[in-house]
Amino acid sequence: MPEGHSIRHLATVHSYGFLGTTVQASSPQGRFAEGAALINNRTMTDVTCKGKHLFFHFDDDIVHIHLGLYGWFTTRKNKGQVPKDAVRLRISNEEYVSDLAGPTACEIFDGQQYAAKLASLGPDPLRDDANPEIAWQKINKSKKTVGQLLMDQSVIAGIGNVYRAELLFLSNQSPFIPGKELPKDKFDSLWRDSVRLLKIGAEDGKIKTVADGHLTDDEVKLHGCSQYSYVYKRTGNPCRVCGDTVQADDMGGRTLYWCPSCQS
DNA sequence: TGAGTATGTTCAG
DNA sequence: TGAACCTACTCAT
Repeated sequence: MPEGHSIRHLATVHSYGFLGTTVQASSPQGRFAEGAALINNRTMTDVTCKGKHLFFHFDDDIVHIHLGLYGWFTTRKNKGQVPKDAVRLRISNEEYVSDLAGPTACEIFDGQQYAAKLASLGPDPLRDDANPEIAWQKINKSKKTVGQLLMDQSVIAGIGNVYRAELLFLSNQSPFIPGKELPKDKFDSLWRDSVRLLKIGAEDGKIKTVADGHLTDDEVKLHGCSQYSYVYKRTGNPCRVCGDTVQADDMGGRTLYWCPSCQS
């Protein structure tokens, strides 16, 4: 479930399991055989991430991973499990094994490529050094809609379709107005919520945006077992706050969910 | 069992 | 703007 929160979660998990240890690397699927050979039997010196991009550092050789739509990691105690054929990269040490399958990107970067990738991304709400003013300057000058801008990784890094829908709902903000017409206090509210919600999501890797008071009785009974949203994928259902019908529209090839009353 | 859908990005036209 | 990449899951048949 790769939005920024899950990448941060994965960085934490891999730091815990592999940082400072010598790792064995292989590519059962074969498409990352050269890269795996390059980092095999070397010490993982750092794990970093920004937005939806994850980096495993082996001194000056850096594995850049982007999960895309389908990619995922399976990380477990190392009991000698046989990897599936689809595993692009397996890293392991004596204690843990982690299998990566289906990523959009799994490649070796040098320091220059790493710096360029970081520079291409907007501020990441999960990073302490994030400067929201950079995002505001871009939004404030843009004719693109707020809904499009929130998904643009060069504006804010780490927000995807779920968080876009939920953040705009929480700020009672229409997705359809141009960025340059977005009031500053609305942007501040969006940024505050993105920091708050992404941090909650990063703690256990799940997206949690709905306050307990807005869940139905049935959902409260199941609380913790499922993921809930205010508007994401709730087309045709009543809004949890006002009761109006949640709508869906196509925006830039992605489905946008919104409440026409709360976000007018 | 097969169609449809999906939390993303890049590239060709 | 649409297709391609790549895999898991849900739902209808």
